[in-house]
Amino acid sequence: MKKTYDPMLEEFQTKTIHEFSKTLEIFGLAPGDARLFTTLYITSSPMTLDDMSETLGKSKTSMSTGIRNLLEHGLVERVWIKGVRKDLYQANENLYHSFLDSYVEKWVQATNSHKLNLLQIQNDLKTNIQHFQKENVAEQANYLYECTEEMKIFHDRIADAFRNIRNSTERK
Amino acid sequence: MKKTYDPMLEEFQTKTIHEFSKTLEIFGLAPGDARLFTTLYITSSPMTLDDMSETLGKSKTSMSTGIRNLLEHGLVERVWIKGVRKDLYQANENLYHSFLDSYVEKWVQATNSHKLNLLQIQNDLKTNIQHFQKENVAEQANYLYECTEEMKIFHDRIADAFRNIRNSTERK
DNA sequence: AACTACATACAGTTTAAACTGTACAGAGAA
DNA sequence: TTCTCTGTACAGTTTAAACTGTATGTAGTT
Repeated sequence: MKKTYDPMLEEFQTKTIHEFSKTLEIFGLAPGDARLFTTLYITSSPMTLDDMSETLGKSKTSMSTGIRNLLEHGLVERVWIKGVRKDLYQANENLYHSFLDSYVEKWVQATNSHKLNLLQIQNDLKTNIQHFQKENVAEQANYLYECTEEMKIFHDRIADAFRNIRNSTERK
Repeated sequence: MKKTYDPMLEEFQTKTIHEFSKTLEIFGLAPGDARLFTTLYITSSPMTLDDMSETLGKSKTSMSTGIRNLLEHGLVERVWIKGVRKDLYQANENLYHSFLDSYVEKWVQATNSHKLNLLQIQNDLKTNIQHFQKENVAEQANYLYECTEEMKIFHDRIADAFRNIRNSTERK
């Protein structure tokens, strides 16, 4: 890696990092993690925790936890270079794939799990219908049930949309 | 509106609110705002700030700011009822539409604006190419340019995906 | 085995967000 | 106009998140 530095180039890099991080934050990535990821992304060679610490001006501990987050999301990978003792990390190859794989998958799973919980609630509501009638709240109970029904539909449509994104990714 | 209350029904309502709020949080809605919205959603009649305050056990001020957020997102609407002095609010009719309209639109706009900024950076990079050569950082500058190019592609694909969601909404 | 270099667990600190109560401005009613 | 009621601005407080420095366990080196 070249060790040459130019203030103007650095300015451009900072701007780029800032700009792209904003996009990643839309996906729910924490601002700090987004900056870390983008930094790795625009750096041509793998970085050590100390490199990142220096570049971002934050503690090594921050880098360690940040990297762990990114690893869990599958956005970053650990790299081995013969003779180098420190851990090396780099951003995953295909930006689009790794990102959508990570987030879309997470969303699909989340919506599914929430939908199952709603189903459970609906079942429990049905089971207790005589209780509600006795307590004279059958009308409200019924309204709640209708609401959960609409929520289920909402989940379905969201899940569909997410799956579409995922599938359109695979045809590449 | 019936004034009858039943602990068990209330339990179910709380559970439902909790569950659906989690889904809304995926979209970046703050946890408090998500709970507020869902509360409005499962309540059959419009609510005043005091109603919400009592139901959620938070201050009226919180409700006021929360409602403003939801209004800005187009998730909630103000309702007039003759003879009632207090402001009344209710969740928007079509859950799916109002939610996607709000968030997908926001995302599309955000990605577009970020992409324009990237274009600007690319232009500036090109303009200063002779400077980079003089400073012996042409290689890094070039690498940065390639990165921004990939970022642009990323933006395009994301924007496509969002537009698909939006369009599939409209055919309904 | 002893030594060195590294990543991370942990506790303490700083920073930012969420929330509350009071106080005020504006709309209606009298 | 005066009085009352309602929403919100603001300042202060509480709560949670982000971050840091030190300490420790572990793996590689001699």
